Amino acid sequence: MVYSVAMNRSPRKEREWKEREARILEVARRLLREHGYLGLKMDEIASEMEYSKGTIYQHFSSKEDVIMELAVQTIEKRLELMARASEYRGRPRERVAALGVAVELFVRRFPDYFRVEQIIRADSIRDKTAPERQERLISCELRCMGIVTGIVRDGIATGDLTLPEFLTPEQLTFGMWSLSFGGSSIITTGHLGELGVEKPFEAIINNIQMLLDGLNWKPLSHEMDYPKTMERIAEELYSDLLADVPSF
Amino acid sequence: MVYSVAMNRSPRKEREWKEREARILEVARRLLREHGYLGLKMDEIASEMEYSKGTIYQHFSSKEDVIMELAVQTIEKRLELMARASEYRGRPRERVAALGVAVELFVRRFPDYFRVEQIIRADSIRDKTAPERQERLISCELRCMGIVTGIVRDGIATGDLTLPEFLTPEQLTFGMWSLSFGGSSIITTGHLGELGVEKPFEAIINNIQMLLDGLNWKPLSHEMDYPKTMERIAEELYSDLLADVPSF
DNA sequence: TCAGTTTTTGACAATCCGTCATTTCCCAGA
DNA sequence: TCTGGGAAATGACGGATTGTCAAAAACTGA
Repeated sequence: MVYSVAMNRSPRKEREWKEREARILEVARRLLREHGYLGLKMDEIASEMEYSKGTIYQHFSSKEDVIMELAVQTIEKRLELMARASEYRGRPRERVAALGVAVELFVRRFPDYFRVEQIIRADSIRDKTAPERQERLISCELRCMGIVTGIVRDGIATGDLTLPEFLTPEQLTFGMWSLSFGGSSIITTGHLGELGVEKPFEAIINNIQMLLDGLNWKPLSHEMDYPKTMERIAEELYSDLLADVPSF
Repeated sequence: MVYSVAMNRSPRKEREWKEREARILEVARRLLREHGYLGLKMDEIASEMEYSKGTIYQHFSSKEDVIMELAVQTIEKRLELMARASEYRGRPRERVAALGVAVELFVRRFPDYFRVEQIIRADSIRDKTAPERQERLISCELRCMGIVTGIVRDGIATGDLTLPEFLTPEQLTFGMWSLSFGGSSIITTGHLGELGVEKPFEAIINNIQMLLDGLNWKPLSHEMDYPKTMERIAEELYSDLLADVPSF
């Protein structure tokens, strides 16, 4: 982005500007999904939009900058789903289950979003992007962590959970995050069938359940029908997304 | 690689060929570490080696092919560390702990190796590489999984572990793999300090311990001093690597 | 209508990948 | 030591893509 901040634009221009930026990202995401990172070309974005390349470069300083903004959108999208989950009324561990639904739904319903997150995390694209975007990304990640850590603390507060002294709430959050992110990564890029892993999404959920059982977070998984709970949560909170997810 | 297979070379030539290939990969890895995926240039590899680019292309068909071979080396290296761990004499869960040591050591001692693995997993580089290399990669991954799954089955066989009907040995392996891979990914590319996560490597280990506790895998974490065990394992099996790992 | 300003454009320089005709090197045999 | 043919190395080149910028077009308010 060259100097959009310093410019004075009429409201109409401003709106058009934002609309175009949205369309750029829309097209970029589709191309990224179809052709991957290496196959994403600025010229192609431009021609698909029927604009010239120079115009794209008024919005974003580089190809990596486009990807970075897509990543910000990604985390914001997930944040939105997680926020819904965190407001579910139930015992803290049920709300963790709701988070599980949110994250799984996110990966399955928006695979191209998730893909962007992986790309960002794999290579040092960050350096080539506007610092303002980097800060937005970190801020989003902070809020994501905050939601989970908040629920963990709730669990502690209500007495359902007592963490051992060697594990902080942040570290437990980090554990669930790792399991979820790592699992999704392996799923979306691997050949898990050949490795003998069936139903990998269920596996992620169940591993998290076992982890929480290990921490003795009440109610334990055998004291409550969590699969049922999660089905209910999915219908209750995310019915708008469910139709588009295969076999959910 | 153009036609190296069909050629008939003298033993000396053959040796030189292999040595050069090793040097290519060595240089490539260093450049990858220093400049990232985008900053890795075939011309630079060539000039650093004091060879011409064409020669590099006699060994590898594309830049992605170089990366792919680095990835194969990566998994082979980890496989080697894991194989050592799997031969540790002790109860199955202790051997899982040994695996934990292996994997953590791997990520910390060879961060650039791990980085390659991430790159491979993030983007569709695979398509542009020699199928023979892809098969070697999958074969290595299979053996890695096999080692872990084998220990899980040992645990079941000895009666230390009884898996719930909703979790197969492969799924548990997948869970630990996810936790470890995801955690390492987030560590090596994130800014975890700002997110309030202290000692992330310990956190990974502890989360896995809680997971195994949740499955009631004997001896439970409070029935045995696993940290001590792991220290012993590190000294016993990996003393050759320990010196180079900061704060281990 | 018109001059001044903003926005858009696409030609262009720069960079890098992968190819291949040419040159250089190697070695066996005379 | 010389020589000829095949193997290996070279680097100029074509093609593709990124990012820039001077010029053209579009817009604005008077």
